Amino acid sequence: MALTERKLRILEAIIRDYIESAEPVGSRSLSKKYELGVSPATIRNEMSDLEEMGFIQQPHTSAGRIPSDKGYRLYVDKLMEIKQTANKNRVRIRSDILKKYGELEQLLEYTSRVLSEFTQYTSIVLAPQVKKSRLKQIQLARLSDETMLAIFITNTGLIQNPIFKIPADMKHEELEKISNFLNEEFAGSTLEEIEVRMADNLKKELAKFHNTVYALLPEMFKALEQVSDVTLYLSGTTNIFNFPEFNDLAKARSFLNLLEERKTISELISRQDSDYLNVSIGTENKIQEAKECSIVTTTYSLDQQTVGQLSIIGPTRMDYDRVMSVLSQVSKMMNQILKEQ
Amino acid sequence: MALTERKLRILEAIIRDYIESAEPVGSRSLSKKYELGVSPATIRNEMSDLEEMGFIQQPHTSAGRIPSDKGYRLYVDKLMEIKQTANKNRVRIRSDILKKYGELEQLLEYTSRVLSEFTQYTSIVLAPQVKKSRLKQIQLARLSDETMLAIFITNTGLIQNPIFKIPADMKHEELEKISNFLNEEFAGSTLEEIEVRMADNLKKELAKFHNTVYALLPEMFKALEQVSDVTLYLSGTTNIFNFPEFNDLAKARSFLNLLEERKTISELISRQDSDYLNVSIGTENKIQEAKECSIVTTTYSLDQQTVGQLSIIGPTRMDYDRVMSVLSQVSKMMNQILKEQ
DNA sequence: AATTAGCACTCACTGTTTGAGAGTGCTAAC
DNA sequence: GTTAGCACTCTCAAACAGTGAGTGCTAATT
Repeated sequence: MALTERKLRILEAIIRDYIESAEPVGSRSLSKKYELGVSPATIRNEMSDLEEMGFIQQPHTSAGRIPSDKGYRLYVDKLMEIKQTANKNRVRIRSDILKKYGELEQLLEYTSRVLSEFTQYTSIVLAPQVKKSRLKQIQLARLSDETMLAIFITNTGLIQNPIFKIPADMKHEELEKISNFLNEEFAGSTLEEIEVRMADNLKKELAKFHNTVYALLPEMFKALEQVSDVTLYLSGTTNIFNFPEFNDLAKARSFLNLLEERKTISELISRQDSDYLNVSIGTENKIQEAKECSIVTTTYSLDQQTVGQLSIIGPTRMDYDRVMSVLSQVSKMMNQILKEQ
Repeated sequence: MALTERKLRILEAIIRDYIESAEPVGSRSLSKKYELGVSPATIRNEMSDLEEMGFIQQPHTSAGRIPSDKGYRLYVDKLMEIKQTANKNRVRIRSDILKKYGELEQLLEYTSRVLSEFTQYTSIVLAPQVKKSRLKQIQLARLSDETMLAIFITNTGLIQNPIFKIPADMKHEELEKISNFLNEEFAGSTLEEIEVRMADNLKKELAKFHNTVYALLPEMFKALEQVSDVTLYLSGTTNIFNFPEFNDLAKARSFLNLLEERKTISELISRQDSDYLNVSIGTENKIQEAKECSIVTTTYSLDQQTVGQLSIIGPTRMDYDRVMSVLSQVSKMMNQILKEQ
């Protein structure tokens, strides 16, 4: 069966209406509300076809139709056009974020908040991946007789301070020497590059330092990598209560449970490198508990390198136009802000 | 009317039963389940008295009784004895926390998780207050032409890295000099002490440095104070769904909303200095949305100084015995771990 | 005087019934 | 190919009755 122009228009109307109302859409109300130029009976016939093709479905025999995941997919890929958020809003987003900008963490947290407030869904912001950041500066500082603090500052504004044990007999000057050496050697490199160099020829050069340093280095970089790979900022989790499809306690609970574990979240928002908007609809999600949700994800970059992600999660009945528009704008702004730094 | 021994025993039985079952307790089931040595009719009379005194109440005429906030208060203050969690559990808590100990942040996050898992309620862990910490070390590092990073390390293990603008013409050596000066001058002091000294005689000594340093210092310490005063770790927020009193969407929502804003949380868990267990029951809470919750709070300390807080929040029908026992043990352990550092 | 048995009464809760409303699919007419 | 008409389906909300747990009161018992 062919997807005629008229079928597409009807499908679009159904999806628009359902996104707005959350109620199954009937033929009569459809013909009244939208100028389709045909009678309810005709719409019924078309709807019957659309159902057969899998784009819409009936909750029960005598109800209207609701879009299926396949329907939303078609809508997102072909029918929808991303609205340009009105200029006023755009400016407001911009200055809102800038106003609060201090450290990276605050920027991320605030971005997350802005995203959830603007979309009214739940937002997830992933901090820059350390792997892809360049080390800007390394500092070592003694904390106590047996511990030292390593400070890593990256080009993304990420600051990490892992703590390590060191031998009590290591002198202050020695620490400083090592610190200088590390800076000369590694500043400007990514972790990936460092790994390669570590495996290579570095061993000899390190030999001139205290033995433990050599043992410590891999540990240091590993710690750096691990800690921040899971750093994320959530906002608007309770917005889920605004949606009738989660009016069921079990569903609301399952959604919130999903978000309570970092591990599940990062499974959900699998790292992506493409810098365009990625949409995962309902059953396209791998995790069982998210089969009634849609997730829209985009990235933000620094130096042409994708470093982190911005996501919105909500019901499959999501206002894709708006969400995608807000996400793409906020992403552009983050790119700019990070560049300005 | 006097609170006879028998009345107290009946009240205790009612509270115990209600904490367990969440169902209004009737006279007949009470006499069957507990060995009170009197008939249901007698219990009814006593219950009627207890209600008149305000310790219990009826949801409606023909239902059993449930404890009032006043009843819980009496129970917590007079009737209850804090159970000693079985030794096995105690050891498990201990090694669990220690195993994960790396940085302070991880310790706090993990403590929060352990608390919520052991109690099955929601836990809130407040990071050490900077005001009460002693500065251990200060480091300044240039980030770019116009920005520098200040690193503050406190005796509580707290590390903060605020970023500041500095004049482009400030030289590396100058920064190092200032850094050394600050360390000599302030290491070992609390922020409160520093404030006093700043107001005092410090101006002259600072004069020998670059002018901007003088302007920067107050800002630096203020930033330090502000940021971390609101740092908190939440865990087990969705446990609320396990309790029938929150089976109502509106109530669950209002509870979760309460926890989404840091500001409300810190209002809820107002800073306290007494190092013993503090219990706030239902209407004793100032915030409207928490009038059906109870909050148990204790503190943890370093060097005889209370620095942070541990809280459990749940329904007023809370297993106070268990919660207080777990909290007091975890608090002791944190004290020990912080000391060992 | 305190306790208890007996009894009428109350009220939430559950399951059933009923009617209304929205929507469909089919058939026959346009 | 499109549409009007109609019987049919299914959810939802309101009304209703029966059940059970619990109470308060009274009178008998210890």
